[in-house]
Amino acid sequence: MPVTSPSIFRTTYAEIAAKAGVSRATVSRVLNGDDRVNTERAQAVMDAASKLGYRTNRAARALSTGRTGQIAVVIDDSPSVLSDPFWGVVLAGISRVLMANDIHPVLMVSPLESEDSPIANYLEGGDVDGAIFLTVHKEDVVHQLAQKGLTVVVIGTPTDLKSDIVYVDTDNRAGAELATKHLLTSGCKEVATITGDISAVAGIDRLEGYHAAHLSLGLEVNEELIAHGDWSFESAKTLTLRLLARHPDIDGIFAANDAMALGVMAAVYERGRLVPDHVAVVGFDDNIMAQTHRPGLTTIRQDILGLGAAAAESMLSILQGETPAPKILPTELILRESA
Amino acid sequence: MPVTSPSIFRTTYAEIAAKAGVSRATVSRVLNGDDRVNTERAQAVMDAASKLGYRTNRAARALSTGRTGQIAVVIDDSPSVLSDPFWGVVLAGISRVLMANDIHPVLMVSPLESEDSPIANYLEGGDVDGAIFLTVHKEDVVHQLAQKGLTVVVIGTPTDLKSDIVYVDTDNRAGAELATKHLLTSGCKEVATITGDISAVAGIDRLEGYHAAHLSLGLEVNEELIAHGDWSFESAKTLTLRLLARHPDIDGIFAANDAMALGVMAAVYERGRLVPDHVAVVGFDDNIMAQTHRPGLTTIRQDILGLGAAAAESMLSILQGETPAPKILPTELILRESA
DNA sequence: TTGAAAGCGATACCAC
DNA sequence: GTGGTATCGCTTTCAA
Repeated sequence: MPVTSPSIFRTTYAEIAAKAGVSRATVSRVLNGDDRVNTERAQAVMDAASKLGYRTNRAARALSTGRTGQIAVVIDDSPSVLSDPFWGVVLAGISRVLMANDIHPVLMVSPLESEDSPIANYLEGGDVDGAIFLTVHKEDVVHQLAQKGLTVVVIGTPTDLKSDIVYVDTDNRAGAELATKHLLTSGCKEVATITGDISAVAGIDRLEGYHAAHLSLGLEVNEELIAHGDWSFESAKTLTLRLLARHPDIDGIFAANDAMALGVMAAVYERGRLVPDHVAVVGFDDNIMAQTHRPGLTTIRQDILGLGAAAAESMLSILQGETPAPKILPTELILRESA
Repeated sequence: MPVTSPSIFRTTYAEIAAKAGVSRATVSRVLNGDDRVNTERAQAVMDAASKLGYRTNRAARALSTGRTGQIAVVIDDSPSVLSDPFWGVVLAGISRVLMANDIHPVLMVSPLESEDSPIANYLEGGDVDGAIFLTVHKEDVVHQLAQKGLTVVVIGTPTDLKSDIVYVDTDNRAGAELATKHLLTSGCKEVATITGDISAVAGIDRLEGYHAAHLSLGLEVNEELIAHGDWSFESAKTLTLRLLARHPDIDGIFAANDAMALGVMAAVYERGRLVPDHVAVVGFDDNIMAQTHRPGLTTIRQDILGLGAAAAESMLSILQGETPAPKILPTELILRESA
């Protein structure tokens, strides 16, 4: 299809070379920081380049070097994921690190269902140097891509730890333990939990933290106080209503994320009870909702920006030929009114 | 710097040509849907291509055609912007449309302060076919880029309407009018408003809607009931406390966005008053916070996904050589408990 | 230390 | 209809 041609003006090596009185090869050397070029000529090239407003043509470079200077950032296309403020911040973290290294993130919002989805297809195409996955609904797809030679970094711990996929994650277990301990040591006798999706490692780890807290305090876990949610406000609300009906003596609830914590609070209020007076609530994430809600949500803060940055750094590291270890970022208890 | 070379396997036209017994030119024709190729040979090429798992090399194509098949999506790098769930959804809208047209969004999270910021620099470099701006803190920068030949679409109405920059926006004025009218016609006598940033068109338009509602109902606007916020929870909370102190008879407040509406509610409660019993509150946006807050926030829903999609469509349209008109998307009143 | 020149892979013009 | 080939802009041997 015929289209308007790009009208942005471009300078090429040829022009710089002419102006500086050297060859294109030399221009290339200078502009790529090759030492062994005569200082004066190098200066002449620099001058000419800046005078002509030179900007490198990435397509040409990519064609020549085989590296695109682009990293795909893959995120699942589900409304709940995209409207989660979490991901915007992760993206920012990734972006900052990549941009600082002159690499551009290509966003792929994707169902990524099967291996031959357009995304998987594109990623195999070699038009990016690697891919950072923001959610891992389809871990096998990620594995397959990695096996085909795609450089991959995953945010969130993979289920299959034997695989040598590089990942970064928050210390979910420690965070959850922190949250639960806070409840248990601040007067709560019956602390329930609404878990996240237990098929995800984050869900499992946060549940383990709940157990660990009891254990370390010499307390028994009452399995009946564990309800399995799916990270959503609604699931938590429903489950909490049910929990409170069966166990009216519950006085503390750890929700595995903030959205669910809000659901918990909604349910508590609906039962005519107060937070934190009757039921203390702790969440996980510390997103804006935690701050703007009334009462303020006591929660576990993750370093979300750091998570994105760590993922990007791991990616760069792999591309340099290194083999970075998984990174697990620490968490922090943020005290507000809800517990 | 030495790096590992990309290990993804690539097929080229040469191999397809060999396998299909035709020339590379013919391969190109077939793969680009040129009709005038012998049907059998075309089929042979298709077969060979799929058998060899061919994927087009975008860098090569870009170098040859001058078009990259990439669109930059520029978003301001401020925590408040990035943690706003709004933008994730806009991104999704953009992404869906672009991907459907085999164009990839390159994310640029950017301060974009001055013209020579790395972003502006990159955008001028011609490595994208155009740029969609998600916030317009620096409108002049956008103009300058447009003048240099960059294809630009802006989400949000530009201040300078004389400029012929293509934009898409929500009908802020109508939405605000809807919100204010709802308050005025459901029993409120003294309806205040917390505006957004008045230096932004969205801020102005939503304030105008507030005026328009009064006007159309034959009511006077009391200028003292207008407080100028900055879109943030905190600003709204502070301003509301002040408003309520001076005008205890306020019984309705229209906040120019949801974050501020939550701030308003926080302030109302802090004053020991109830929503909606004493003060009804209406927001604008309908983001998750509106749904998960207690009481649920009555608000104006914008078609956020549609906004992103419209922007992407406008971009595609321009790239086809057309001159799309600005698009203004309708809003909808969502009734919940707060008003 | 420098330049000439051969690619990288796809496109498109020009002949046949 | 089809093939040959120059071309896009940069990188990178290879010689000098």
